[in-house]
Parts: sequence; C-alpha cells; structure tokens
Amino acid sequence: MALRHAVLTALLEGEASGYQLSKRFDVSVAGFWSATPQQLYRELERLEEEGLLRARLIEQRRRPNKRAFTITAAGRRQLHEFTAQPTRPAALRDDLLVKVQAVDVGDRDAVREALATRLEHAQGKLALYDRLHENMLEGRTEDDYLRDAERIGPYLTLMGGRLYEQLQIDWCEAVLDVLAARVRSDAAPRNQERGAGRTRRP
Amino acid sequence: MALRHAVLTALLEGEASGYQLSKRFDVSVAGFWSATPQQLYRELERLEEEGLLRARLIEQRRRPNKRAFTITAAGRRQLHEFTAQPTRPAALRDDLLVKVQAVDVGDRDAVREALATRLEHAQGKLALYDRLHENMLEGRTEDDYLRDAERIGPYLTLMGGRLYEQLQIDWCEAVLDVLAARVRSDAAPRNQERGAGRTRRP
DNA sequence: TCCCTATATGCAAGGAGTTGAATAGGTGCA
DNA sequence: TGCACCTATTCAACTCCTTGCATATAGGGA
Repeated sequence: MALRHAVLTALLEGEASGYQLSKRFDVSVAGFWSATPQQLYRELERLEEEGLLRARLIEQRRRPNKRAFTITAAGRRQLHEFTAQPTRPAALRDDLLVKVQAVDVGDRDAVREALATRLEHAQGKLALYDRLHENMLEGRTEDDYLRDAERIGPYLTLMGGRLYEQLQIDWCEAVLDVLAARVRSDAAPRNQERGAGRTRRP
Repeated sequence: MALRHAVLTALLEGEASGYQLSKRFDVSVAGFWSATPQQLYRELERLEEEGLLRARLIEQRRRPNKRAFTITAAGRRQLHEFTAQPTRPAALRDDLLVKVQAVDVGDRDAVREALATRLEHAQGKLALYDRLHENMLEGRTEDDYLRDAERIGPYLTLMGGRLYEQLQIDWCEAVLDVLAARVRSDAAPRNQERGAGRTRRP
C-alpha cells in the first residue's frame, strides 16, 4: 500500500501546498484513499528529497507563507512504472459492518443510529460528488467529455466514488428497514406477518 | 480500528481454531475486514488472556492438533459495548483506483489488464457470496429468513459485500469500455463519433 | 480576552498492518 | 523420493497509520 503513489497522482491535478493537498484528499481522493495531514507532510518531504516533487515557497499576505509542490518528470515516470506493477487487492475495514454483523448481540438502537449517521454522511458525499461531476462536465455530455478531455482518470474515479456512496445509501436504508421490521415483530409477535412486506431488501 | 471486534464478531458463528478463523476472514468477514493469519493468532492470544475468549486443545489424528476458541460472556459484553460506541468512518485504500486516476500518464494497457483482473476476481467473489446466500436461506424466502432467523447480522453484511462486488463489476466494465473507446479514437481519430455510442457509463 | 474557525505546518509516541520467513504433520502424484 | 498442497501455527523486522499535541498568522464574535 503506497501513499506515495496516491500523493503523486493527486498532484497530477496541479501544484498544491501540503494543506491544499490535504483538502484534495478530502475530496477527489477520498473515494479510494485516506491519509492524515501529518502523513501527507512527511510524504511530501520524502518525495521532494527523492526528486519526484519540486517545491517552491510562496509568500502570502494575511496568511502564513506556504510551500507548493509540483510533480517532476521523474515523478511522472514513477507513476507510469507504478501503473504497470501488480495491483494489490483493496483494503477495506469498516466498523459499521462489524457492528451490523454483531447486531443480534449488540445494542440494536445504537446500531440503528450508526446506520442513520452513515446514511446521512453518504448522502452528503453523494451530493458533493454530484457537484464535482457537474463541474467536470461544464455542460458537456458524458460522452463528449470522455471523448475529448485530456485527462479522464479523475472522472472515472469520481464515478467509482459515487457508486460507492450510492451503495452505502441503498444498503443502510435496507438494513434500517429490516431492523425496524424486527423491532416491530419483537414488540408484537402476533403481527409477524405484517410489517415484513414493505421492507427494502439489502 | 479494532481487529479485536472483528475477531469477536467472527466467533459469534461458533468455536473456531486460528486457521478456521483465518478461513472465516476469507469468506464471511472478507467484505468488510481483512487480517493476516499472523494478526489473527496474535489477537486470539490477547483476547484469551483478557478473558474474552476461552481456548481448548483438540487433539487430531492425521492432522496437527489445534486450539479452538469460543467467545465468553465477557467477550459478548464487550461486543455489546462496542456497538454503542461512536463509529469510525470506513477505511478504504485501493491501488486500482490510484492507477485509474493516473491512467492518462500511466501504462494504459497495464491498467486495463489490472481492471480485467479485478473484474474477474469480483465475479468470483460475487459467485461465492451467491452460494453463501443460498446456503443461508436454505430454500426460504428472504422475508421469511429475516423474520425468523435468530441471527441476521451475517446475512445483512453478506448483502453489503454482494453489493460491493457488484459495484466493482459494474465500474470495471464501464471503465474498460471507456478506455477501449479511447484506444479506438486514439488510433482512428476520424471515427471519433463511432465507438462512444456503445460505451457503458461509469 | 477568549474561543472558534481558517490557512499552514510540524513533532513524537505508540499501535496496527505488511512482509518475509519459518516450523510441524499429513496426503497425493509423477 | 521430491514436490505441491492442505491443515495448523509462530517469530521478527519494518512500514504505515493513528493519536495527541503543538506552532504561527489572521479574522470574527460574545
């Protein structure tokens, strides 16, 4: 797992400071990588030392000065080599699914609340990705964009991130329905044959 | 991020040795957590020392002896407490999406091959999850199962894992189509208005 | 004045995960 | 017989990640 490649890739979008890069990781990279600011700053230093990035100091008024990083030709070459190396499986670790797996012995109300929170969060991310989508297209059709754009990588990963958030929404809603139906059937055992009929399927 | 909770949860399915637990992590837990055998053995020892698991030695013929672990009441209590704690965001890190984000400067053929490999793998996982699904239902309808089963957590997470693999398939297919169309339009610039029409959307 | 937020960055300690390597008992096949 | 594979487990070194804390400049509000 190489944070360095995610950083190099994020810098393909253009020059950025450590702080700006951190913001990019909250947005365009969030769908497939995550890193703390501490990690990013350290990686930027390393990559600069290795000549894969170039730094320049920008003096600012009203804001602290900043150092902005640009990917070098050597950095691009390393990205090219990276794309030809064997690909690792995705690493996914999600507490929420552990909780759902354990829901039968856990605090069901708390799990439902966690699902509702995740649902809300996913809806926010989906809305953000839709805005990014529109910004990328700038009024063009997807077909036009994919045919004409110089770079399509960010568009393709945005679509992947979008699908992932939509999946989260669908699954959370379905699981909430199931758990609600179980609450009802637990509370009123005689009505077991009602309540399940309107449950969205996970 | 707590591997310990994933282990405790996996042991809700019943007693297991380290090796069997590792197999469970390849199957029923794979959709939302991953861990190496080394990690698992170490965690089992720790959890046993803390009284959250109980171990017994099983002597076998023709196979090495094994130690089998069972979750204790204290372990169940800890799971219950865990379900009531704040939930962390999912941690996802996926080299393939880094590669796709960098595809414009990378080795496009290698990226396509990586996508095809991931697609194949996702299809295999989906087939596995479908078999697990059928085994769980044992001929019952989903509604019957969700209403009557004592434990539904594993079913709900299996459905989440299934959705995730389906998403991977859809996205890989779409991206492969887009990249193939770009290859064609790169090789024959005059045919740009053909080729894009049959592209699956990411 | 203090707190909060934003931009901008850094240090340190500890834990979790990855990688490489290894051991043992057993079966099946060329 | 040696190799490959399966079951079953362990040690060690290193890297990456998480958490806690901190600094500086600036603006706004109670």
